[in-house]
Amino acid sequence: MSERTAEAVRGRYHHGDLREALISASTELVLARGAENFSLADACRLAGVSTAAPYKHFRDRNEVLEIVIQRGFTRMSDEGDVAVAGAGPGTFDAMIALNTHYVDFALENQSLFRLMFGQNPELKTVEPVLKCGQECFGRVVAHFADYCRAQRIAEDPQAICLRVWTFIHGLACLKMDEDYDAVSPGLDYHALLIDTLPLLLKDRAA
Amino acid sequence: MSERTAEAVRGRYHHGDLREALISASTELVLARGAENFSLADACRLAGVSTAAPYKHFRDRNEVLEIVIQRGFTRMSDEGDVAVAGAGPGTFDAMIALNTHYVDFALENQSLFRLMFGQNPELKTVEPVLKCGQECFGRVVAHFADYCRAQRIAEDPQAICLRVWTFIHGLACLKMDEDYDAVSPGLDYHALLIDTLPLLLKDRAA
DNA sequence: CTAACTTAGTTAGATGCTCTAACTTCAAGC
DNA sequence: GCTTGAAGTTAGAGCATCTAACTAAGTTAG
Repeated sequence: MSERTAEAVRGRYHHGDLREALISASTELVLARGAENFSLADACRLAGVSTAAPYKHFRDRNEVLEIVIQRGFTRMSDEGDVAVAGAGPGTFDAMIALNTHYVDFALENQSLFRLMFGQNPELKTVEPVLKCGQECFGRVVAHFADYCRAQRIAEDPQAICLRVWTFIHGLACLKMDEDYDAVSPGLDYHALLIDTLPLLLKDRAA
Repeated sequence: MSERTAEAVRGRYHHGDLREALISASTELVLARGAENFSLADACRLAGVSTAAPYKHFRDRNEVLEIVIQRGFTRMSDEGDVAVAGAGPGTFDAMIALNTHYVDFALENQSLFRLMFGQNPELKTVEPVLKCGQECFGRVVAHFADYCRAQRIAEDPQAICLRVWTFIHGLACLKMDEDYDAVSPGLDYHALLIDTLPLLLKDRAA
């Protein structure tokens, strides 16, 4: 079953794993052309099936996008963990690495990031997506907790995390949406991150 | 010409001011149901014309949305000026008022705010929208400059403005998109704003 | 004042999307 | 081998954007 490759499947009546094929085709299309230009019909053509086929596997078009969002959150978290591990958990460098990664992820996966946050608010109201976002946040808070413990910072890690997330999310959005470029061309957003992070961590050394 | 009211126009072959009617119908629809559920055909029905009529006044559907965005930026700026004037230009209170207004505007006009920032990136690439956003930013920087002058702060007002905007934009987005609620139910985002603003202004009193 | 032109509507229709209904193929279990 | 159900198919309804061709009404020139 699992050794049936895409090659072997081609030309058959039954696809083999259409569900996964549609999710990955949809992810590719969203990344390439943006969710606002996404059509499930295009994903079907990529997967080589008729435009009615998805409805054997998904409630509707939105369910596909909901799953794309969940995969996006999971991947972002995984990469964030790697970034922290590389910089050394509990260090200031880890905080830089984690937050830099957030911005980098947004810039490298703009259309996906937009979809994950607010582009289509309805998609975020369903339980699995909510849960996925919560889990993602939990993993970030854990890194902040490590930092607070190592640096003997008394303030609640989640409170610090929310303050920093707010800034970094704004940074990612404004850079991604080219609002900085419209208003202050050539702005060094990485420097803005590095300079502001200590203020938000209330780092004494700042 | 201008004394021809909507009443007087009803039933006539020529609408009178279809262009404005479609812009305001579209604005209403965006605010009510979100840009992701907007259809120009609905706006036509609201205005009482055929679905082909808009094409005498606009390039395409996107041009209507571009104008909705521009009006949104202008209104946001106007209201921001009023907020500052009320609190007293140059004061810390004015900074609070201006930034609080930004968040309030986002929350009270969620669908419009989303459209103004990133929901459909293509809409923001055209010249008039870019110019409108720049003008809006310029008016905000002017308020920061007043503050710096009055408080004898040496740092470049635009640099401070960019730092604060970044935070406040993140706050508006995360609150609007219910990301705070998913992750930290009942978070007092207004307190978060008030507490963090001094850190970002590098206010000595903080 | 009227004829010609222009502006701003109309209807009709091409094309494309989502989703449903009804049919068909194929794999698996008994 | 037969039956059954899962996973495809085609056909089509309903709605959207946008174009083309037509028409009504307002404007201007002679």
